[in-house]
Amino acid sequence: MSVRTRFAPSPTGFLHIGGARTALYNWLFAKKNGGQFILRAEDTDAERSTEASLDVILDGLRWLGLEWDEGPGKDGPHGPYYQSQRTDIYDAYLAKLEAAGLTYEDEGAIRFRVPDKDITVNDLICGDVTVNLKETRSIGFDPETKTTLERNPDLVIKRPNGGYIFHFVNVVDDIEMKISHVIRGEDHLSNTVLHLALFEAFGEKPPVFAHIPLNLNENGSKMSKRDKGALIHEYIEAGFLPDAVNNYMALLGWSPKDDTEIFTPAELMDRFSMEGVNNGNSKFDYTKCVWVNAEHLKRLSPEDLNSNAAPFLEKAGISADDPRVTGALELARERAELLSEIPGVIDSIFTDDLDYDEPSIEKVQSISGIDDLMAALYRALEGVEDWAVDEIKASIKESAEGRGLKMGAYMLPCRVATMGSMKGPDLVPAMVLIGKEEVLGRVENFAELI
RNA sequence: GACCCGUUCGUCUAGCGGUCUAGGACUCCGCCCUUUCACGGCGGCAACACGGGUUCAAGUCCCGUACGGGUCGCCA
Repeated sequence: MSVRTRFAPSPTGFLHIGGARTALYNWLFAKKNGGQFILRAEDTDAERSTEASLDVILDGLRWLGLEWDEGPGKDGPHGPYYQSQRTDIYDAYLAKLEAAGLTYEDEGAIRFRVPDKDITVNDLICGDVTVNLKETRSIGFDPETKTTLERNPDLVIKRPNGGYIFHFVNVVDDIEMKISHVIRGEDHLSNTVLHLALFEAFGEKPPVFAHIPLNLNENGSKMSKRDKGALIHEYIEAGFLPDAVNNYMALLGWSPKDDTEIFTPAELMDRFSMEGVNNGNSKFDYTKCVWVNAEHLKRLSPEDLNSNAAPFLEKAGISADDPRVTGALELARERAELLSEIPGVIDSIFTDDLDYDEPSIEKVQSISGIDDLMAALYRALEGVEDWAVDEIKASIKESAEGRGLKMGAYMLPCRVATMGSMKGPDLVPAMVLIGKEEVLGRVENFAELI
């Protein structure tokens, strides 16, 4: 049997990190086993579902690179992939239940008779979980008043307005779409017995279930969209690499069982397995996610670094086509953790109007004999014939030693003069990128300034 | 409240009865490297929720308790 997994988001207008991780696990599992990953829009609640709210989710998945084999925009043999367009199918399945006498009407709604027996979920991660639906569903709970109340245990599967309910369509679609493995959040574990009852009522063999632990926020409660790092579009804007986000999400609830922490998507696919999935919930750690991103940044090929950084450079007014960009990015990647930090590291290379950092100016001014030193520095740089790293260094060193100083004494003033700040990327390579003429201009400018 | 799932450093985790004076990673703190800031290297702080069993031996198995999470909708 071929492996078919699915991600079935409801179009809420947000791709939540938890949902994204569920999608990732499904995608990894399908790809690893040579199967298909199906995307299905669970838009049965017409009031909340709009095209735009689904697009946000699709865009997020595309950004992460979790392309689906069948789904919205990619037709396959089991479509349509919008539940709102599958009413005929649901009607047919409802008819089966009706024919078997397993349903009845209740105030305009249709209910499914829940069997009065123990049902066991053989979960790949949680093990065997047994529940008697009739018993457990007969007692309801009102969270407002914190009181229990008797209630009808039978499941509503169709609303009086004709709309079908999640549990029903979910099961029907999984049957129709030939889903082999249902990988989803543990919050669905309790519902799974209900789904199993439905599969049985349809006379269908249920898929394999794997309920993955939840991601909690820093406070240990369910992540809401207000928590930092909860929404995928935040990662896009903050300058994360999609592969880094996938990497971090994978690590939240799954372990390769060795000390490896940084993975390319291909490596993740290779290493991923259900055995490695943990059974305890995990708290989301934004700081570590940033670290993972920094690691990915360091490993990116120059071309990929360039293309990923491009939007952030453009936003900062730096043309990604500038021939100096590639070199500048090499200087930036070691000290930026996020793509969004890159322009701040290298923009002084590209600017025509350098800003000087006030504390840095003061620091240079406090150096005794700074005027002479600046003049000497200028001459040293001016004398460099071949404007390259080694030559520049050699010239500075020679000049410094001629004055009985170490090269380091020249470097701070030189840095502030050319880059505007004591902090910044590797200086001499940056100077090479800036160009001799511009550097000399900056040094001269700065000498007058102080 | 009922039912279900879970519990190793602050966080993510390794550990599947002896190799655990519990390993790695993030964070934090030192030191080194160094033209700054970083990177990097080295070192440090820090955990088996608790109580009973089982066993020659338990972080590892069992049972309780506590705590956390989830489900209990004509939301998904």
